[in-house]
Amino acid sequence: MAKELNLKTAEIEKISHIDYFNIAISVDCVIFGYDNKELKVLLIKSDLEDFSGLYSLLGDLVRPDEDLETASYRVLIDRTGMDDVYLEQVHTFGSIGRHPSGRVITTAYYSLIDVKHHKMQLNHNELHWHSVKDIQRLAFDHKAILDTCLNRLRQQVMEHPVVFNLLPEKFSLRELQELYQAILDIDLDRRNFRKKIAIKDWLVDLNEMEDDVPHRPGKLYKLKPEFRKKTTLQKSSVRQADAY
Amino acid sequence: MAKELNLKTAEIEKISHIDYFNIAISVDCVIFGYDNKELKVLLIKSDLEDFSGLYSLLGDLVRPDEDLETASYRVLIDRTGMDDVYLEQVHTFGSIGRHPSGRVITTAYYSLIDVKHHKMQLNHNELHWHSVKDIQRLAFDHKAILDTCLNRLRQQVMEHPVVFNLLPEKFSLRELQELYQAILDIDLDRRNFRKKIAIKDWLVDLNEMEDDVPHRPGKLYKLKPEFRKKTTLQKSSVRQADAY
DNA sequence: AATAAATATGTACTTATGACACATTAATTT
DNA sequence: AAATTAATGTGTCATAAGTACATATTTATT
Repeated sequence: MAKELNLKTAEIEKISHIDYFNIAISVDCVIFGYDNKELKVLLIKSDLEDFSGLYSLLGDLVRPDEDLETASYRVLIDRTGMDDVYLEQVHTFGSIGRHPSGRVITTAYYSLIDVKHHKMQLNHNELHWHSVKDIQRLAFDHKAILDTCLNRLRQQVMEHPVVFNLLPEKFSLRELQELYQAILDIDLDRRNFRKKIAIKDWLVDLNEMEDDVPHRPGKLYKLKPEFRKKTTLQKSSVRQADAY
Repeated sequence: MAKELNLKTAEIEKISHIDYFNIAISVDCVIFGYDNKELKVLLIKSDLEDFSGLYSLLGDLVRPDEDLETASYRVLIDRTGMDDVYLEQVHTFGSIGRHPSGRVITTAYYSLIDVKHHKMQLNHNELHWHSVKDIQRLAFDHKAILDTCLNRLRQQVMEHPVVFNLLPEKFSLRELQELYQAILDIDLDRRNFRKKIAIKDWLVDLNEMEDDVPHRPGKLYKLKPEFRKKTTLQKSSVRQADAY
């Protein structure tokens, strides 16, 4: 290895034009959704020969003139047509051999979107929701990325009011509990779950009832506005997607 | 922005030789130490004109043929002469304007080392330990990186047996408590602290006593070997440092 | 031998967690 | 219209964890 590589960050000058340091950087989004009492993730069929038949996460190269978060937000908008989504950086994967076409380091984000609320036209033929539980293999190291993001989501879930981004604005406590159960892949006691949620004081009782259930309807709640947290991005900083 | 940038990751071919995608990748290490009842961090005086007089974290560019973790491990070995250290990835910082010399995305790691155990020859004149509490400003966005890593360390501390990497192998409960207090920047009740540590069942009573204290000596403990966790790296995968 | 300073330990109170059962409501069936 | 079904909604008790707090003991020092 050449001596001149051994620089401090501070010594780099106009590094972005030195050809030698050519590592590509991408973002990959683990886009979680919730439907039919199952946690879903949005995947695309890999068209890379090495991974024929396998699905992969949605990602793109980071452009030289956009922030990391902007890049992942752009991927989201491109692929789902949705803005105003929850987005959180999780981990950066940089193994040498992780991409067959060359050196690509990728920063993984997970995002939570309400599958039903926006009528999401999926901007690609091969874009589909998959049940997280059923996923065995993915292209590249994307299974590891998915697992890491799922673990992070599970960590967050009982501590922070994030999962509400997977639900419509109004929801019943049953729906909320089913969502927790889907994410954590465990059964929860109804009474203890309600107690826990009540203590957190995240919810407003809307004094409305469900009207689309074939049984006794439950009360509807919504998240208190002060707990709503999506992305820290300004919308204006996200460039509109190029057409596909 | 050129249309051809709008590729899926899967479509990239030999990306590492396309000049256009020139974003540099670095790692920055928040190297924590513990001395004199204070949490310290290893910093270097920035020699970049924009930040004259300011200190910065230790980092380096990632080489095209090394993993991210390998790169940060290399920085550690280069700067401290120590291997077998605890190392954990925290976050990747990729704002456009974060580096004055060009586009550099950096992945931040924190590491924990026992300042006293190895007799660390610091491999640079301008390399010094600083009290974390006293740090007001750093070069680049390094203050934000430090804060993020400190928060992560604080999160980990009560859950996982990581802080033992900051202590010598044998330590008293008083030393351990002082360390927790330094990291969390709060006072802890001695009796409750000991109860909590006892419950975790992390420690082995060595049936030895301190012998260097000017008061009643306390019992010495060490971490149970099964909880020792440093880096997942194989040593052989880390190239030796170039000489300075 | 007395003193000072730290170690070592236990109890009572409060709060959180986990297991568990019954009355109520609304839709559906008879 | 009455009975049935299936869900909602709520409370108690036992156990575990967290918090506040005081006294006896040990060693070094005076």
